[in-house]
Amino acid sequence: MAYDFRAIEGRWQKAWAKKRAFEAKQGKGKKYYVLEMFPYPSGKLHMGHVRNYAIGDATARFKRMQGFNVLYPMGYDALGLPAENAAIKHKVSPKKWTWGRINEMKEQQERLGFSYDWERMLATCEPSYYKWNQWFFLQMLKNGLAYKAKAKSNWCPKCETVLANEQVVEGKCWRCESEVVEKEFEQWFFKITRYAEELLQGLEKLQEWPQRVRTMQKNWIGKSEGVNIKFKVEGSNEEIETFTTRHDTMYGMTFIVIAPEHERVMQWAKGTEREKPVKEFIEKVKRLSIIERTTVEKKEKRGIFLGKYAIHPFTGEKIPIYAADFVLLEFGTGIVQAVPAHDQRDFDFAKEHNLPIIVSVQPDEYELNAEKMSRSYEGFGTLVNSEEFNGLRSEQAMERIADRLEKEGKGKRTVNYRLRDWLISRQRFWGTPIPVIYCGKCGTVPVPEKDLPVKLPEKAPFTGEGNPLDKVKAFVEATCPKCKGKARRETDTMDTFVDSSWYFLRYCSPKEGKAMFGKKEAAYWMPVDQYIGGIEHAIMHLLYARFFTKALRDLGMTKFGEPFTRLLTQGMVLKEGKVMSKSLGNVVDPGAIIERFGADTARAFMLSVSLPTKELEWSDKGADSTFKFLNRFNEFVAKNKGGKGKISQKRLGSKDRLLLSKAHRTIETVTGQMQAFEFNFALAGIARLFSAVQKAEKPDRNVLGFTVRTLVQLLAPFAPHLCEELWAKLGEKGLVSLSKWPKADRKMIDRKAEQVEEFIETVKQDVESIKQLAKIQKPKRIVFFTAPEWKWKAISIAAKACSEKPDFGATVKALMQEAEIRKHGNEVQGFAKALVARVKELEEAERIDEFAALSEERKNLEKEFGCRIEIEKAEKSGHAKARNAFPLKPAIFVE
RNA sequence: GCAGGGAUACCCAAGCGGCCAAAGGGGCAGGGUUUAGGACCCUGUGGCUUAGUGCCUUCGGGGGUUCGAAUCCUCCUCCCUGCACCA
Repeated sequence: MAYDFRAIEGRWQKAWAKKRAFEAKQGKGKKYYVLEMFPYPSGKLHMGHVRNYAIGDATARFKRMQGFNVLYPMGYDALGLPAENAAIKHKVSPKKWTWGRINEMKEQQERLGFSYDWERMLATCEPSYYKWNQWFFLQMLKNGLAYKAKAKSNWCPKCETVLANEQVVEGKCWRCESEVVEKEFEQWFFKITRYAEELLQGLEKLQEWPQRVRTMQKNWIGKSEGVNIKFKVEGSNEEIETFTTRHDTMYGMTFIVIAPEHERVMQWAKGTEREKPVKEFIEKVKRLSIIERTTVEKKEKRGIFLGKYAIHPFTGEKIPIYAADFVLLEFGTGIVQAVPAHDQRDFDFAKEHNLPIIVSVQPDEYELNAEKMSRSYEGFGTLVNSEEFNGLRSEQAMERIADRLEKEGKGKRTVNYRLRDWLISRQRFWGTPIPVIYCGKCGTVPVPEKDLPVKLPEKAPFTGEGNPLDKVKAFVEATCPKCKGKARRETDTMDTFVDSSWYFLRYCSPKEGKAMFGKKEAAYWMPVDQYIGGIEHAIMHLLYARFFTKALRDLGMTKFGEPFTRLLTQGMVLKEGKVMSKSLGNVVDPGAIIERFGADTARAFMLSVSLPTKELEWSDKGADSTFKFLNRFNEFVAKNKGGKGKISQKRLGSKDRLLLSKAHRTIETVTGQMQAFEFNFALAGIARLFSAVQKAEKPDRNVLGFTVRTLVQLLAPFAPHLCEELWAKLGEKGLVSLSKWPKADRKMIDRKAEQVEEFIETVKQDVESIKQLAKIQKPKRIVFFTAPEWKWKAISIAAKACSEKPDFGATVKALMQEAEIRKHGNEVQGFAKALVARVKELEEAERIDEFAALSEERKNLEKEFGCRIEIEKAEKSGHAKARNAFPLKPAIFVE
């Protein structure tokens, strides 16, 4: 009979709410902040969410039971494009739509019984939240960390907005996968590059982050150390500057390449006979989409000679200057010294344009020949053709060459980052208005802090064309805060990643009205001790949040530089090998499983199938077995409450000592596994202990009681509702959710009792295999012969003889010297062979009384095998099988 | 191309120097229990073995280190993930 999970879950959810069981209280003891990446309110929970929250909730509950003051909040990343699209489609306001979805989602989360402190819930679409985005923006503006610039931007034609670099994936919009085009706009930026170095250095300290995420961020920041080198342009006063990380190859340079978009390119060509072809070339490059230009397949290096020569700063030689499409304007100086012998791209280009190749670094293993090279050599080596630097190693040469460049004023050491400033302007409605006013007289004027928030209008025309904000007169028309004249309000809104870059701080004091967050509160709760979310945020969100945290620290708001101490990136939930996603239409609705088996089953099952960090191929096969387990657990606990009396280990029988030992050992391992997020192992361990207590025959009441209470507590983070119910049934006062996590008492762990059990297990298995081999289905009688004393004695002798290496000869010799053993001379040979093989294992094992152990187990064995069981000491038996007896492996006779 | 992660028995998935023919699920087979279905419990699930302590073969493929390798090194093949003409 299935347990009534509906009634139980409803009852305890109410009880938790009524008792405010999960309220986080400022300043009360040791804190622990568990946080899941807050969801975008799409309205429906998917399996990925369930997994995310099941991990987080198990952790929060575990930590709470361990005595931590836990902050475990939930909120909604509620601004963003889908709400606007819904507004266009369904003719509802984004606000109404969003709140509808939030409520749906919250309902489902409540249904699952997560232990959030709902009092702290926030939604980023509330003006009381985004007001602080605006306030923060103004502070950034004051500190030169926000600025407006005309820039080529990634424009998504479908979303009708620009995107940040991080939001363009393989030339496509991260959200809708439309191809991104380049457009030039005036845009607002956050100067994340000012923190490039610190963001990079900080990664070193984030030891409890997955290596993968740290590597991804490192690559994204893309630090490269090198030199900028100045070149005189022949026949003019002009200078150009290149950036290189391989200045050891300076003498191998045979041409210079410049990005086609570089302003110099047209300047040089203008008015010459080259103007037309150069212009055509630039046009051609521009027409290429970002994808075409950066694709791997494209091997061809398009370029054109510009009719100019640069002067090599050391040799004074003339070096032709080309424009080529493989050079990026944004990186370095947009001009590159080309060394075909030591760079593959330069090599390809040289071959296509018949440019010379000069070897300037020789590898150690073989010798390069410029004429015969079929590809470049990019490694380090020894310098050649490099005048005074000949013979130096690349590493040394770089130092010396940089020294000389700097001394002669021809260059300087430089660091370049791939990281670009964060473009935060979005030409969309459902975002935080950027608090800026444009005045014909005063220019760009920030909205005064007292006028915040700049609220989104309640009504706007959602036609699907352009930014609806532009068309709301009441919003656009503004008064200049400075001159009080007529002015125009900025209609761009902020990237929604701004919202998610500090929400974890807001949770510390969600109702704070006078500041972004309470300093005191943040100082207590932050940083987040455990952050849990998907790997897809490895760069964008996690990098932005780190940036915000550092900026806020420099604004004096906090004293820490990293927001998340420990990060767990959960594996994706797959279906048929693919990530579940709405666009693929392969989303599995968790609703069904909750309906059928309840929240406890859904959560416990989710955690039991795989390690949280691993990808998970979804299958609900086995959900019913989790359900069955909970049912059995429920039934058993209800009927076997046991006692609460003091347990004296000494007065217990061996079976009870064993059970007690198992309980304590389970506490120990499960505690460790909870800490390590090995929830599937923890659940398996709990199930094992449960199975042991189920099988125990007439256990001591108090041991039974202890074990059952322990089980209920250990299982509580996974199946909290059922465990509350059982905890109450056991007559415990208070909530199991707030009970004290059990502590293992090592003194109660009885190694010997465990060994006896192991011994019985192997004996049983041996009987099974004999039954099979002898084809005896129903034995009439089974006789065990326990090993004689001399065989036990032989162990230590053999151990000595084999101390260096297993040595059969020496063992036999040593054994024969012992009179007591010599008596059994005819048996020693065969016995010694087996002994040598396992002597180490036996030496470490504790001596147990096999005869007593088997005798005690006799009744059970008789029941199990359905026949008479006899136990004899081998030395007292004349049976032919008796001599097979081995320590811990009694001889067995079946008939 | 670079960086990171993988490849384990029928399937999923642990193990990451000896206690490993390899945890745990699932499936399958046998047995028990049950009025039956179901549910539950037990056992088996690489091969050989003249009844068990043994032997052989096996952890993507080849080579190596070691007394000993699924585990360490090396090369190769394939898969995933991220970045990608970044100078």
